Amino acid sequence: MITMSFLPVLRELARCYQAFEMYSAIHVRTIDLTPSQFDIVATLGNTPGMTFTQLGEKTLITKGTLTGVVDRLTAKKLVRRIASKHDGRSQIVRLTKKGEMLFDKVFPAHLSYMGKAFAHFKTQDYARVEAALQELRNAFESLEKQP
Amino acid sequence: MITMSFLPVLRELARCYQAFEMYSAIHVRTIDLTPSQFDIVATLGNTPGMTFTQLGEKTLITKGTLTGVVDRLTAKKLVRRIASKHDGRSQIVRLTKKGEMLFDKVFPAHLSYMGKAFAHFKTQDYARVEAALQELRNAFESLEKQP
DNA sequence: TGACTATAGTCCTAGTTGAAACTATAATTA
DNA sequence: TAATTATAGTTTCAACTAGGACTATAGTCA
Repeated sequence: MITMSFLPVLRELARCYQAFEMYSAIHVRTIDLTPSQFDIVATLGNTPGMTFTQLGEKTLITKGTLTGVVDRLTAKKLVRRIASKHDGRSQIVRLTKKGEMLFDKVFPAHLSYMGKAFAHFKTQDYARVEAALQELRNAFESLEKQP
Repeated sequence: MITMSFLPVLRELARCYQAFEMYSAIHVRTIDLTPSQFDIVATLGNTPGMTFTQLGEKTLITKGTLTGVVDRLTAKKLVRRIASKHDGRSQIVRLTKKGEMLFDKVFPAHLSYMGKAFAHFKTQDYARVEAALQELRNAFESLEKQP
């Protein structure tokens, strides 16, 4: 017989993530961006741009998806692709002036909105929750993945 | 100036959830089901079936999505819709014989696969991680949602 | 140098996603 | 009872999703 003691943890992880996504999306929708699009704009803000690979690592969006998201942000004139000087295969994705203006306007508002959820968190609360999440993530990542 | 102390927690939550999804999907793919489809089969296993609404609450899949997922499981002859006797609007989704056989075969294997990730977890580890997740979820859910 | 091998993005596909509009049935209330 | 309101699923839509095949360029090594 298998224990299954971990099932409540997994259920709670899914619910927690879902609650975060829902809460965040309520604000993001008001700026006429999808969560993924906002994620890209937020990641590129205050940077000289980055490659698709770097963007994917930061945002956890896979390359195939990224092409489409960047396409739609390009259509909105919020980002543009610049060919890399060092690597003929690479493209730099960078905020346009319009994208920077949007970032400057919207990112602080989003931080403030998200911060409301943590109003009663103290320094050690952040540390405790973060440690628990790291412990859990480590459980999944530290195995050779054999189905 | 906004603190932003919560950003590492949010990043870690996203990474943790992603790691869980990836790890789980490696096994689920081997049974020729998508993660959502597996979720439905796992939820219906050892039950007399449930309505779309109940299924959606358990699996966190919204009703619009659920219609499509159940359609594809029906095409695979793993579930079927049964009109509710009590409510003319309701449908009961239930595993077929084939669906039950699949459940009996793959669910224990999936539990065993997932359990490997928790090999070194002790009783109090589950409790600690679950409590941290609940605390975090509560932060998002306990607010009136005003963008 | 030439032949592998790896990496960067794009394209393609089947499927999932949430929101909103829609249909049908149920419950409420005037 | 009739009108109103709520609920259960379906449909539609634009977008996201992962995976894998594909093209082009880079790096390696014989």
